[in-house]
Amino acid sequence: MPKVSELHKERRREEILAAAQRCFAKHGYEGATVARLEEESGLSRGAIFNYFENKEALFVEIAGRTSKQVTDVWFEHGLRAALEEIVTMDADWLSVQMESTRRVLTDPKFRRHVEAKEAELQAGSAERLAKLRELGVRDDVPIEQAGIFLSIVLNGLAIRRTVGDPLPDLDTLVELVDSGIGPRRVKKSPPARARARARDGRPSRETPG
Amino acid sequence: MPKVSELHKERRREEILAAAQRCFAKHGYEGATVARLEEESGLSRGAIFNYFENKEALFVEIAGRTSKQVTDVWFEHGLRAALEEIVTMDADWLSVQMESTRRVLTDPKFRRHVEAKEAELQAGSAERLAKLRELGVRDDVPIEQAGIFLSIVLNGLAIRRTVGDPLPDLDTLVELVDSGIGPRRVKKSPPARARARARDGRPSRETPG
Amino acid sequence: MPKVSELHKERRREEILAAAQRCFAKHGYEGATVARLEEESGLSRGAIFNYFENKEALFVEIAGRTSKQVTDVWFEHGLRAALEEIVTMDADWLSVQMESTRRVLTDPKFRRHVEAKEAELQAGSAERLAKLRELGVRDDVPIEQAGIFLSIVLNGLAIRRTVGDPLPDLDTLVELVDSGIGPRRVKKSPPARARARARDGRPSRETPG
Amino acid sequence: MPKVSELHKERRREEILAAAQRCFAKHGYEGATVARLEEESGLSRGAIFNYFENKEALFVEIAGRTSKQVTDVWFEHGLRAALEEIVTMDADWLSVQMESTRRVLTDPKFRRHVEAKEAELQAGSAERLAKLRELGVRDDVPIEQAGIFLSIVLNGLAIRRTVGDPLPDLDTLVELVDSGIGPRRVKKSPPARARARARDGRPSRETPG
DNA sequence: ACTTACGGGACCACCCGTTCTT
DNA sequence: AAGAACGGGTGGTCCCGTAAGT
Repeated sequence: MPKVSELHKERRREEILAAAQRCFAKHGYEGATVARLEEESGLSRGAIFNYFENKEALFVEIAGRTSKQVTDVWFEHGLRAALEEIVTMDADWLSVQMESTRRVLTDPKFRRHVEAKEAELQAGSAERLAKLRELGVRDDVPIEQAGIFLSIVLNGLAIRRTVGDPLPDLDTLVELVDSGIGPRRVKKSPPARARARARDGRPSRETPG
Repeated sequence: MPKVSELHKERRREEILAAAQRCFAKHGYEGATVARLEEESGLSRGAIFNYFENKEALFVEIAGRTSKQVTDVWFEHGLRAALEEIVTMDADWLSVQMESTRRVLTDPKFRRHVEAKEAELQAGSAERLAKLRELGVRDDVPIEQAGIFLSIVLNGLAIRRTVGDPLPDLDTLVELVDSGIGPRRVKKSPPARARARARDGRPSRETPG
Repeated sequence: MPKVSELHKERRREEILAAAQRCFAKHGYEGATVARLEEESGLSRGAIFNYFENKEALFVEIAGRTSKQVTDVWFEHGLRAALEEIVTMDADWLSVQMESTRRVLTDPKFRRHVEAKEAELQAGSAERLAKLRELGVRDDVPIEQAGIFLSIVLNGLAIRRTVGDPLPDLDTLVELVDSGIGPRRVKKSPPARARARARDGRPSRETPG
Repeated sequence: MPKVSELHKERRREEILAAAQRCFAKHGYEGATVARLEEESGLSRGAIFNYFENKEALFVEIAGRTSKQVTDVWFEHGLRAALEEIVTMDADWLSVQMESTRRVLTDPKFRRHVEAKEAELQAGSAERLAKLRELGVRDDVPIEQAGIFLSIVLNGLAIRRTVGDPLPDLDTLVELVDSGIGPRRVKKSPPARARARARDGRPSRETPG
């Protein structure tokens, strides 16, 4: 007979995870000492290590539980939504993602851990590309290249957000991704672009010559 | 009268820096213990700390001496060259850059150090934007937004390179940055022109209706 | 709810302090390495630094908690009692006092620390001098000078004790402090009176022509 | 054929010793790092360790060459002169003496070193006591006790000087040592005391009732 | 004679995880 | 279940002394 309810236990776990996420975001993995985890969570070692085997496990859970989030949004709701997601989402989350990628590079143990998890989550880049084509991507270029380009933009925006640099106006960003940064010379076919914009939920806007 | 020639000293310094760079890239800042720095450089503490006050100073020098490199290339030789730089440059270098940005986020002391250095190196984002306009960026959109967009792409590509994901074809990437991923509606031989543009990184372009 | 009782904690603290005092006395501040503190106390770093922030704090506490002890005895119970205190007290204590004065001289940080503490403990050298006058000190000499003389004797005796030189007979010492070492010119049974005086540390005395 | 004269060598040695003495006085033995010795002397390791085997040897030489100085003055020129010596002598010297006694207590190797040297210098405490009696010390008290008393005063004054506490007026101090701090009740025999004072070179002074 | 690079030992502080207690 | 004491490993830094070189 447990002293506390299952619910309480689950809550504690989440509390700890949330506090740890803030810590990892603020101080980095190594900087997030157990003392700081205690402080941030208001709990003590005994509590923390009761729910998680060690600091590593805590980090793995945090890094893993949200890893695919952005690309999911992208494929389900389009580029605009994905960019919005990045801009509005919890900054801590992004920091932890960055911390995670760094640790993948430097810590072999952690890398193995993540790779195992990745494998099971991957499954189906083919569908993703198909989806991409559906979304109206130009077809004079290999579709994978377009995918890479978009993921580059996503990553780049995420980094920008993480480091605190000024963020772009999303409407403009979508416009640029959509039709490039090359100089405007021709005034034709605004409707087509307008359609594209509308698709991403952007308020219609006119491109002056 | 020093014991060894000035040349030898300079060489040693560079040896140590190179070894440290490899270490920081491989293990991260915290993971690059002094023991590993010794091992990687084949020198002893006494030697290393004869040239650098402490580990921090070693890192700062490495991070600082290359920090502005890519954007410089960008502004001097155009986007294409900058992307090429990212794709072909030493992978360790990119890792250290990433490590550096992470430390800026988490280590307040390091942040202050970097910010101080940035301040003196900044001087003139105005010129940069002017340069950007010269390079033929579309003017129906705020020029800063275009700048942000490009730096997003640069960052995104760097991350991609760092984490080892498959890299895009540069010609195609430039084409996409230049004219967007929106669906093609004009049938005028874009591939040929795209190739030409990609080759010299020139942004001149006609946007079809 | 602490793991152990308050009593246990207090005991541990005292154990550590006692062990540290022995260490500091035996090896000096720098010689009292943490390894030796561990060895002497039978505890580990974890234990020791759980009770004290660092080695410095440990030393400050030891030095501080007994610093005013002798002069207090002096003013409350007279010279004889103070001398007795010095002669009979724990030799380690004296060594630590000496170590402390030395560190005040050489370590600026420690000096500041001590001076701050002194300031709050001082409060009233005037009263002390008044007390001194009460105790029956000769008044043909500035009272401060008498105070200085007595503290010189105290310090000198302490040093003698510390370095292990043969100690004086206290009765005789009191007699000498009281009536000086100048040649006796009066034949009135001074020994008897001297003995009586020495016994209660009373300064009353007749100076024969 | 030496490059430099014997004189030069000797000078260098003395320079180093003087600088080291300042260092040891200012920072203590452990605090006087070789780097500081270099700085203070303006010479480099190579030079210093060319003249002295190691830091220890340097300290031993400094501590040893002046150790008996004060008591010599005392026996040759009397108490007053000895006290004066202490008050006016180089403060660094006193600090080093203190440092030396401390190291005798804590460093077994150093203790052995010093003890060996002491042995050869001791020789003849008997004569010293005889001398003391000659100087006119009261004889109703064991002469050794008087000797101890005086050395206590000497030590105490030295400590006082070392730590920077306000020093006593020497005339008064001699008077107190000579005739004690007990209250004045009798107005007799100033001539006798005056003689004693004169012996120490003190300006004659009257003791009021 | 003197400088400087360098080797390598040691110390304090920190930190993670365990154990004991409540 | 949770809190705190505690063990013990390790990291960066400092520092002494040596040796290579001028």
